[in-house]
Amino acid sequence: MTTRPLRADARDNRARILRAGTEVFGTEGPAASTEEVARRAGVGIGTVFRHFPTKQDLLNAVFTTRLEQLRDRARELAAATDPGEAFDTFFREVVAGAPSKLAIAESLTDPTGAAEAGSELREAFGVLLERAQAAGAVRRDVAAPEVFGLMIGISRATRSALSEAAVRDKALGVVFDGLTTRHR
Amino acid sequence: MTTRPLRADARDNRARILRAGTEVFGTEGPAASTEEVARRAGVGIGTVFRHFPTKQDLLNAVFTTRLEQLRDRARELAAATDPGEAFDTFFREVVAGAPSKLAIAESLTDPTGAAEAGSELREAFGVLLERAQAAGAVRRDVAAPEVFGLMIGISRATRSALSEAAVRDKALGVVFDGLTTRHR
Amino acid sequence: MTTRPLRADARDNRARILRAGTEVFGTEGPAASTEEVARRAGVGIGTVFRHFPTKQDLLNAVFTTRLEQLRDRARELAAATDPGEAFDTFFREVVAGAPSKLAIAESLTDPTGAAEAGSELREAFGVLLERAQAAGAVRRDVAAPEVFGLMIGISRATRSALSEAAVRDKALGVVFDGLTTRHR
Amino acid sequence: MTTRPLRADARDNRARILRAGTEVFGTEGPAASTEEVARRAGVGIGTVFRHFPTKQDLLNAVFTTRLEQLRDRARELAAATDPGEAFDTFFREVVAGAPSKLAIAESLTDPTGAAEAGSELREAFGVLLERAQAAGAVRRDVAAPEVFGLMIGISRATRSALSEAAVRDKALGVVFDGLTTRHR
DNA sequence: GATGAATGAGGGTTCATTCAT
DNA sequence: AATGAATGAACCCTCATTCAT
Repeated sequence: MTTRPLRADARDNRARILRAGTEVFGTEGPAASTEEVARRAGVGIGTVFRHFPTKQDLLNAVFTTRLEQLRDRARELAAATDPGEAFDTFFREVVAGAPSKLAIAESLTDPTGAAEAGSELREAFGVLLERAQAAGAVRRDVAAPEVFGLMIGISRATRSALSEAAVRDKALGVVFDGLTTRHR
Repeated sequence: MTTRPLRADARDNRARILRAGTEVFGTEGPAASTEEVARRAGVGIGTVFRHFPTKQDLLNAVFTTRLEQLRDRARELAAATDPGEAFDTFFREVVAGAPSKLAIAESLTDPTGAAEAGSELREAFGVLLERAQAAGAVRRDVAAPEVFGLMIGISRATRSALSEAAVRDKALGVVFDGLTTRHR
Repeated sequence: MTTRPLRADARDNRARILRAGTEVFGTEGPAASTEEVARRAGVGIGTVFRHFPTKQDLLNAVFTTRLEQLRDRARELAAATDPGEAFDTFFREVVAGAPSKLAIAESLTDPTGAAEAGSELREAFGVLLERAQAAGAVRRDVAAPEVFGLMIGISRATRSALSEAAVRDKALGVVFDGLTTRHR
Repeated sequence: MTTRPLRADARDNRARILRAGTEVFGTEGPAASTEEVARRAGVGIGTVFRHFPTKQDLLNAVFTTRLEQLRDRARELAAATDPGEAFDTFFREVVAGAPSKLAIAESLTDPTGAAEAGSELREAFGVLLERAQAAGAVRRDVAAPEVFGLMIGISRATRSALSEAAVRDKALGVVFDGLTTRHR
């Protein structure tokens, strides 16, 4: 079942490259070689460059895609779930996904190319936060930037100091407690 | 006949290289070139490699040095300051120093070299934490690993999502609130 | 049912590619990409390679076409104009057209392809020269090869040292003086 | 007697690279690969780039060197020889050296980087010309640019239409006749 | 011990050429 | 026949590492 590269599916290849890029850059960081991405995607190096004329373009695409997924997930949760739970779930999911997407977490604030998707994500996150505040699940005197920053920070530590799930959960507990209204 | 003894010279060079490495890798990240470190240290590239046979060795040494400094600072604060304040001060100092220093941590692939300094730091940090808990400044049901992880995480985000001092302070406030005994 | 016969289509494409090649290689030199030629011709890259299996083949064809045009022009002038004027006109036209065309000549590594067109051009040029000599407009003790060589040389310098029209004209003047019978 | 690369002689290597560059670019044109130059110079590719950080830098250095040699030769001839003979000799030597330095001839007017050496050469050439004019060996109504242009043009044709020495000499004869005072 | 020149593997990128549709 | 996506060799350039002085 080794699918051979079929012509009509340049789109297919693009998706494969994007997927491979997500894996490779996610685990090895942006310094990983484009050739490795090509290998993992099962295409020639030329094909990668045909779809993404520059390594930076590929990185941007990978990051943008990730940001868009998160944005969509945030919107989805905002539309359908209890405000407090939605916020909590999103925060935890981002952190949980970080280990395999470290480099991506790094880019969550990188303005390079991913600007639009980034601000859309922040906006969607802001909505999630406000709803949680309105519902009394999060105290009112915190704003999105610092909460977002905490989410990113914990995500980043996910590879080192917070690599163990149990420890990570306790750290999250501390932050959530700090975000709770009942506090003080 | 005022030629200095060679030994001293070499020790001097080692220190200069380490200092230069801290600056260069701290600000430009681990991808910075070893040549740049040599330049900044005012020595030849050969000298750098004589002292640190591998770039990774240099990176480890730089990181280890940083860990040792932090360990020393933790011990110093534990010896001389009010428990709550000591903990708070240390936590904030680490985060504050991160933008120009901790990028280095990101590069530690083989932590072996830094292992000892790392555990000594964690130990000293543990003391700081326990003292703060004993003094009632930090709630008792948290352990060192998660608190240390939060400190690292926030430090890591210091370059991106938490690059603004005001935002960073608010994020710290949330965490400290979460760490407070009075909570819940 | 107004679909044109395929043959005509193909012939058309061949001509368009040749035209595009003349433009592109003429102005950008032989290092220009084949893809650029395809773009300018409004066809796919595959079509270019179907007509000219190799970039070198395309280059040869473009160059050959140019030689044939010059050959035709030489014959035309020989048939209809005053011998001295015909020679003079041809020489000047070749030089004048060089900046946008003759860069192509520089790329002919394998002249085989253009050999026939080349010798026909030289022959027609020889006729032009002999007629001018018979009419007393050019001295008798020069032969076609050196005169042809001068024409090529001046054409070649047309991109650099003789890029200004005024300077070029003066240089031509010197050569024409040198070719004049009255000389010495 | 294969001289091994000795340390003190980075200068030696530089010279070797320059020599190799002159050969390679002279015969194959500026599109030749830097790797080929390294091979011909007997050094690693890194060494070439250490001495000339960019291929363009190497090209400039090669061209500049050639221009300087010609400038020096022009000055030497202007200082020591009969004006008419000096002019004639220089002109012929440039043309004679062209076949192995074609690409270099191309740069005789290329402003890229070689600007200063180029204008010095033109100046020295101007002196040669003026002296020849003052001595009555060259007519007074021609200026340096067109004469220089003719020299370049003939040099350029040296690879193709004027590749045979005998033909080349005849072409030179025509030009010199055209440059002669006694004319007209 | 220090120096910095030399090395060459590796990385990003281009482009002639092939081939499935 | 035409198309254009895919391919990979080749190119320029960087940088960790070695080694002659």
